[in-house]
Amino acid sequence: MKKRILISDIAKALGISVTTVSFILNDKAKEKRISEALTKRVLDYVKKVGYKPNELAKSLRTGKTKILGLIIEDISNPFFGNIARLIESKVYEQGYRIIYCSTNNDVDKARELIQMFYDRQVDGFIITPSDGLEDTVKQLQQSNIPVVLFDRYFPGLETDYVGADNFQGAFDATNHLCQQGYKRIGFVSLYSDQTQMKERSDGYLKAMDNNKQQSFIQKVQMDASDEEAMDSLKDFICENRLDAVLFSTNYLAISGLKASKKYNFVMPAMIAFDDHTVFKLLEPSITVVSQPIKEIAENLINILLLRLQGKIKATRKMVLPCELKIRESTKAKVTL
Amino acid sequence: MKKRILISDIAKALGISVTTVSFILNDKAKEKRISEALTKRVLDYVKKVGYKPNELAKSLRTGKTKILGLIIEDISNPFFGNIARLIESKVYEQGYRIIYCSTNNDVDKARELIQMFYDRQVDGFIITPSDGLEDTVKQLQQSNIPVVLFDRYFPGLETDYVGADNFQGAFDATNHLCQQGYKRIGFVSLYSDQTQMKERSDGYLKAMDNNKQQSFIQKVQMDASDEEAMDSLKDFICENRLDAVLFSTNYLAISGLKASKKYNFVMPAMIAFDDHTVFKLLEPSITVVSQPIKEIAENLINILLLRLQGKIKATRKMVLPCELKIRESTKAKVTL
DNA sequence: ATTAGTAAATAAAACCTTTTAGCGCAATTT
DNA sequence: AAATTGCGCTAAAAGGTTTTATTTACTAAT
Repeated sequence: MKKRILISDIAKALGISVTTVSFILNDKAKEKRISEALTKRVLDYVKKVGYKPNELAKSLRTGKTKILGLIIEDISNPFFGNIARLIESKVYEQGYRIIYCSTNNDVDKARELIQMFYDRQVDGFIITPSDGLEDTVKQLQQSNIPVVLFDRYFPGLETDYVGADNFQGAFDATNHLCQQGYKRIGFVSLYSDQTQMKERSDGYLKAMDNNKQQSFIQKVQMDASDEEAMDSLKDFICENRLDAVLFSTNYLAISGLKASKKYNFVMPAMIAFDDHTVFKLLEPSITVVSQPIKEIAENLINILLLRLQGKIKATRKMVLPCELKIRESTKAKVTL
Repeated sequence: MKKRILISDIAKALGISVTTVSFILNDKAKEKRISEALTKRVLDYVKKVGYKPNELAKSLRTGKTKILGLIIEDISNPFFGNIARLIESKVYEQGYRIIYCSTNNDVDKARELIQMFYDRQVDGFIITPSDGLEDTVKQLQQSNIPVVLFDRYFPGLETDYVGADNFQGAFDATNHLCQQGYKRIGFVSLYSDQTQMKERSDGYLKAMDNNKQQSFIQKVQMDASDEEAMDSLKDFICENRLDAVLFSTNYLAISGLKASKKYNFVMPAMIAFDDHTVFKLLEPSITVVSQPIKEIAENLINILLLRLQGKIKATRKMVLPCELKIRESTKAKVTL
């Protein structure tokens, strides 16, 4: 186990100063008018001995860590897991690393995590904010550290944001159900003030209004157990004799499907928000409102990188279209 | 945006030296015989002004970053995603953070990632090693940096390791299929030398031998597209007129299920390695060999933490039992 | 009266970079 | 002749800790 080689070792070996080596290594040779001959000599030597600067010392001096903080709702949910994977590989190419944590929608944990990441001097944040995190995000902004929100945002706060067009997605899905001839269409949501939920709910309501239909809405507690969710969904669907349901998240839809299996009732026509392996495979396969995961990840990173480079001033809000993937669960209703 | 408060600010404010403050903050007050009165005075002041040491400077001086590197096959696969989530919340309690990357089984990417994490001086590694990563892991060991492997290991290398009892899991699963009366039982694996695959294959073969049955084995290319996998699985199952299949990973099983849907053939009795939401919900639900995810995560962290504290010398290999979760896909065969 | 020992605190080195400010010299301008 | 500019490079400061070696001011023992 050899000792790590330092920039001073290089300077000594070549009989020049540390400063010169540093300038050359940081692509400032031209700017600092270092002769080409010396530049080449240094570069060659550095390559030969395989010198790598100490990132910690570098970070301490520059204040930049090249680490981004990813604060996500739940890494084990495929929607977030997939976004995380895409984000990770994108920033990787730019020399950034990701340090992440799941909040499970617990605002206190989120606050603590952000504080810790801040203390570690991450260069920027990507956050799916839980209810009540507005103040913390505001503080970050005031500390001049780049933050991009995704999936949801705070209406009262000017922030960068990337998300799907939840209103239109829910609107289209609901319209599709109406067109297929369903008459008693329910909507399942969460007790939460998060914007994406509000938008989906509004999309559903608007479509129901347009079609002059009565609306049925059931909310589930965010911290409800699987059992509790299943129970309330069973009651909602059966007691209202719904012939179609729009679920506002993939895991709510999965709870619904589990309920139908457990309590042995026939799941009516249904649509889920966010695609999932399970939806493609079930018999019948499930129609979904699919968020453009790849585009969301790309835009998140683009905006964050631009901001890190100080290339944008005004906040950017990107709303990307969803896609309604029509499958077997919403075939036209046969009226008896 | 106020300036960050430093340890020297505290020393100055209290009219004492930086050293004393540092000793007190690092719980060395007793050891260094700092008077209790002063200790309390410093602690109170620190709390009052909310001083937090600069982690970078600390890391630079101590060589410890309190960051662990997690090199995982694919964060968007629920098996790995769940382990990642558990690991993350466990180490969080100990003041460590996780920095992660997915390798997608690409050994070059894995090597590069490990190098980068090493350059960033992570304190330890948790790795699901891809084929060919043996040298790199060996180098890490020689650099005296703690490494714990999981899911698979290298037979020729003494390393800490945590994994499931793949042999027994596959053996039990195969036996179960035999007992249910199936006669043409296939096994689907990957072209890979990874130990977990070999062990599962051995378990299958041993059980087939014990039951005096002919074995059918199909391997899929690791980098095969979904389409290619589906095609070869269809051929394997149909042409051999299999009446049961054991899939060595959850995603192979999912490809099989997709194939049966796409090509419209009846999936025979089946068992998958690693549970997945989809397996519980399908009709019929799928029997699985379930790995003890929670125990794996806990043991990974325990071993890594012990090693970081220098409390263990000998390498530890933990093999944890799998659970065969019997569902509808393997009900007793009805002979015509 | 000197030495030894101890309690309580500290100055300075070490960790390894980046960056500011400037040096010595030759060539050019005033 | 004196002042300015350009060139190629560098000394030293700065970034904020931890830790080693040392100091100071006592008390107790020889």
